[in-house]
Amino acid sequence: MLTISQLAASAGVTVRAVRHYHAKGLLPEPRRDASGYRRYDAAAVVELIRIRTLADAGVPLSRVQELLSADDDAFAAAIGEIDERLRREIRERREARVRVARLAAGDHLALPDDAVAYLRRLRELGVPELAIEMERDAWILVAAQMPEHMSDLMALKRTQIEDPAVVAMYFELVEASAWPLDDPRLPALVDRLVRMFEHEEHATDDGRPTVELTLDDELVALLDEVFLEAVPIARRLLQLLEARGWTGWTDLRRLPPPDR
Amino acid sequence: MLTISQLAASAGVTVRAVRHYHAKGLLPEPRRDASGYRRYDAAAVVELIRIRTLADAGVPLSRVQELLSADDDAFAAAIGEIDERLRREIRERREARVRVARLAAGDHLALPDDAVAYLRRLRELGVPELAIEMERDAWILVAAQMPEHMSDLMALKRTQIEDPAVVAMYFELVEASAWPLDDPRLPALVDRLVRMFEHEEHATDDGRPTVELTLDDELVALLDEVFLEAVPIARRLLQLLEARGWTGWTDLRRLPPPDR
DNA sequence: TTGCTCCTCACGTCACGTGAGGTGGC
DNA sequence: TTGCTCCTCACGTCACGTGAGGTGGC
Repeated sequence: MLTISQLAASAGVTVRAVRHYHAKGLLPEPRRDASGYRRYDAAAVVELIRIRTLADAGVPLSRVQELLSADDDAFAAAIGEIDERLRREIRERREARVRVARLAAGDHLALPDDAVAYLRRLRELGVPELAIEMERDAWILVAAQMPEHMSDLMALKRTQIEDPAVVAMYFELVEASAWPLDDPRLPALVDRLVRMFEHEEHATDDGRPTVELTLDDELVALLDEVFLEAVPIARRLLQLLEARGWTGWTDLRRLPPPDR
Repeated sequence: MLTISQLAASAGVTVRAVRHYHAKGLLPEPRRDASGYRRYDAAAVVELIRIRTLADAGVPLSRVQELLSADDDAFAAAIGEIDERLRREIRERREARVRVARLAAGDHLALPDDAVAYLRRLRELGVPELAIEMERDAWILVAAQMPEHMSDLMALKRTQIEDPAVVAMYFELVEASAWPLDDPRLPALVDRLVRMFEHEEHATDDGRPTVELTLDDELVALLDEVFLEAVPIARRLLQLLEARGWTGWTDLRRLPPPDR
């Protein structure tokens, strides 16, 4: 009664797809006419539409084959799974729309929102763009390696950055980061840093609130490493600090025990 | 700074996918460490997340490559297309959910709603299940070959089926459809049919409203063919009708000009 | 020493798409 | 005769998955 193209059209599929279903054994081969053409009856239309309805719902053809011969209970259970997956795919696409829109808006998808807020605060405080870029790259690396720590770290950093003493030290370091390794101003800077550290120690003794957080060794090592790689002068700075009785880069500000 | 698995994790992809992007030239090969391992910086994280954001939105990798090097205008235009496609895919999945649910409910996806309603009405009128199945298969074939005519045809059929004279004739035919080709009751049935046709002619002359619709020749041929294939006795019936001065199967009821 | 990560081929998968080369009905 | 549909191989596509066989750091 129907030719292969009429059958295909009835389910909105290509002729090739129908032949594919024959080859896979999903749709039985119909009888042929005198010219060797396939001729289909109404049952083939119903079957093809069943196949397409499932395939359009993203069911793999191997699964479709199972389902076509499944009993009603097994079929109903499978329908539940299929519907769940469709809902998930819809959700994923909704999320993809949001992410693509954020990409187009130039948002930093490589950083969590609180890290983006932290960088924006640095910009407000007048930190030079070059330093912000270095910070950004450093935090991208931390986020990549230890995403589970980012939330705590950003809370810490955002509090620290509101402390004028910390900000002052930060600006000194930002300025110095562009210096050559043998810059004559370096020893004086290190002296000022040491005095700041000692002042902070006394402030802590006075009971003034300080931000403190216990960071595990692996995270401390990572933060040190990121700092050392991002700031060319950092390694020389650490040498001079060690000569004055301070060691370690203190994750990104923490005081080490004075080794005197 | 980052190993390949750390980089992959930062974008939620597999290590294999990252290598694939290198092979495709989407993501530049980074430097290697002493062991020949790839080492990535923050820029790689940003790039990989850009790639994944687009790939997750269903953009082919070849297109992603173009977009990564596109200017802002071209990028914005592409984002528009991507968003449109995502919305379409969401719509398609919503429709798939409905169709799968209808499949599970046992609905006849191979027939339009008005055809399903027509078959339900036949069942209400007491037409035997076997005859309904024959009708259903016939209409599935018509829907597959000429879906654009289904709406008009179903409107015609649903009106005809409410005419007692048509229903009476219909029941006679349903009963006869199971008879053997040489059944002795056949000539008497054909006589009754002819008298009905003639009565209908007079009713029409009286100005009684009759349902009429001009059907194109191709559709008439299709409907005849479907009837002849679906009902074994149909061909013999037509021979007997022709002997009594009636020809053609009249799409599915239409009177031919008496050839006398 | 063992387990884990890394490396490079290279073939497999999934659902068809796309010619290649030929035949049949109008 | 021409254009359209049909036929059967059989290779191509897309985005990786999945071993195969081997090396390097803890």
